[in-house]
Amino acid sequence: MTIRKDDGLPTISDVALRARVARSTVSRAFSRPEMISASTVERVKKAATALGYVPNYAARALSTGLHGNIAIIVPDIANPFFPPLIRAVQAGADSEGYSVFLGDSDEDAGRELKLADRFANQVEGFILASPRSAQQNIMDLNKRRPVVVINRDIADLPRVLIDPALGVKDAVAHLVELGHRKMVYVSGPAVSWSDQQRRLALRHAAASHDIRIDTISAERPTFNAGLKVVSAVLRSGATAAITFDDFVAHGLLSGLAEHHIPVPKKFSVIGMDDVLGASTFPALTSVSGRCDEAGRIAIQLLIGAMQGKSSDICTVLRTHLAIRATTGQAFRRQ
Amino acid sequence: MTIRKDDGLPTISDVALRARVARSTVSRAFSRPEMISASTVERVKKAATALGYVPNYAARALSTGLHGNIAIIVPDIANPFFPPLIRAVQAGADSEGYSVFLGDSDEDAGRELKLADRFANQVEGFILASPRSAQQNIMDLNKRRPVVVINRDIADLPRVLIDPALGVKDAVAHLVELGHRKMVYVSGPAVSWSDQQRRLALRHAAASHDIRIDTISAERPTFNAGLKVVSAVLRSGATAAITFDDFVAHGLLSGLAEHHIPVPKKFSVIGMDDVLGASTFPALTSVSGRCDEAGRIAIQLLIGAMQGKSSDICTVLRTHLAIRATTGQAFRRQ
DNA sequence: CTGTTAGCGCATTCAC
DNA sequence: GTGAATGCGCTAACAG
Repeated sequence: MTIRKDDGLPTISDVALRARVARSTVSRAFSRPEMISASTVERVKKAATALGYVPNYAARALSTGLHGNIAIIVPDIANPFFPPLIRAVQAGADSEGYSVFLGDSDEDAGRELKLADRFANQVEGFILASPRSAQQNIMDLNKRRPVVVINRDIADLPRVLIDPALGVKDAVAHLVELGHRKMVYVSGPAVSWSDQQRRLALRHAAASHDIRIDTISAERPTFNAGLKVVSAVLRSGATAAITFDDFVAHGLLSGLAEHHIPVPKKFSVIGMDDVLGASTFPALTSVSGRCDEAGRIAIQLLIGAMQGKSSDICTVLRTHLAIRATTGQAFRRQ
Repeated sequence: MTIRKDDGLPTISDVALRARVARSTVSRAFSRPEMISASTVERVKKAATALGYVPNYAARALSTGLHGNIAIIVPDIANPFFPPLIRAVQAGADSEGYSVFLGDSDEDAGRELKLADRFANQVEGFILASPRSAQQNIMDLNKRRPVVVINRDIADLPRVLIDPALGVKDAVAHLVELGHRKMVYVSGPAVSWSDQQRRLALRHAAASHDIRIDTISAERPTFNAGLKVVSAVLRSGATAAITFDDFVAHGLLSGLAEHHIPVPKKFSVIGMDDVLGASTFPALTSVSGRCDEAGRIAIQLLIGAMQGKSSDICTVLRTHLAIRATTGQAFRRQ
């Protein structure tokens, strides 16, 4: 009848036996030491360490409903935008005693939801970074566990948004100041909230300078997509391009080099997210996103939400333009 | 007396009630459907989906000892070497139905062990990537749960090692062929297994070409460390450098540029890990490491170990030299 | 201050 | 083929 797991880990009963107290006393010695005498606490703790006992969080969770776990789901771990964010989340969670589940949705909404379902009954809350799921599904999830979203503007949910507006405004101003009047935006996936924000910011910035910025669509936000789009960019007659992210910019840079078009002498390029740092050549001017801070704030918001704090906090992070070497005076064709 | 969690999630009892069967029947309908009649299975499943029931893994684990979770611990998520590895692990785990905990030890052995303890009773196994802990501690952990290590050669443990030998050999041969006779190794952290392997491989390669390769120590494996080491590298009289990783190489490249030393005309540089791809200028020749495959294999090994398979499998991954644009004919000083 | 008891959600004997 | 009872490790409520 006995169900044997026998994983070798000592249980609360072992400790109780050794310390000659009831199991509940051991429990209290750990979770509410102030409720029992100091001497008993000490005796229990000594027995515990002697046995190498560590509380079983999964079992504890069964009666308390508190697992001490949270989950973060991202579309692609390998996208350099996310690791610093994940790192910040993990660090914040850790310092509050939470362990973190990591899910990679592989850019797929369905997988995202499946992961969430899988995690749901072992976590206290979720962080969804750039979620691909339908808004309704995310709100449903939020009914079960607190959810914090990053880079998705869902009302009634705590969220942190990296707003490209400021950086984009500076980017356009910077280009205009350098004499550029005709520029293009090389877009990313149209479904992405980020891309929409970037288009919007661009439109505003363009309007305020009384210029037009056309959009050229890169299929995917990758180096190769940037490479492919070169001829379209050149055909547009623009003297500068702003791209969806640094990868597209990098691809564009390479394509330009292949076409023997010197940057920034004859063409200027500005990336976004600033994940390539100064490693491109020429060093890429980029709209800097501070994804690590997004993670830091997200985990704070989640901890707040898990403690029942108010739930419609929207933190927006500003971006700025990191000017490096891919932007220069507009080239005037004869 | 009733302990109420009330997290809204339907339990097996709710399903049983709705399907008008016993709870055990519901359980069987999910875990061993062949034991009960097809019609009952269907009725139960219908009730389950109607209620939105998902089995509670944590509760299941309490009786089976099987959590369906694994943990991966890395020294630094933000180091580009790890995300592809983590991604591969997560994908492999996911396809086998496992969820993954992610721990970041922040390069600290103590934190690594604390994380492992914390995870121990909610996971079936561990993947330790480039672990910093003492060997004994890792072996102790392995007594409790199967452990697979990456880039650490611990006998009796399943492990996957990225062996730089081949790539390094090719790197040295490549440089020798280009006329280089004097080269230096810019090392990384001496405690690191990887650095030791790289030194060793270098020594062998040097011996076979009858040349000497001196070591210059970069404090940390970063861009700045690479930058700082430039004058020491130049003073050495070498015409080429091989570095601990791509970041150091990138720093070195920048430092060289500052000193107006053209690469590869007057100096050649080879990085390692190949995480910067072709984004540097000139595009960095590097010893390519295939960290994603390390992750893929590690999760396979772990799944094997969790199923009680043999436990001293050592997979070594070969590296190769990715020749790009930072290596050229040796410059002869007059 | 501490021991006793019951139950968290589930899988598993054992009967029927 | 299915239902009833028991226990996984732990905490909460209740006595004492």
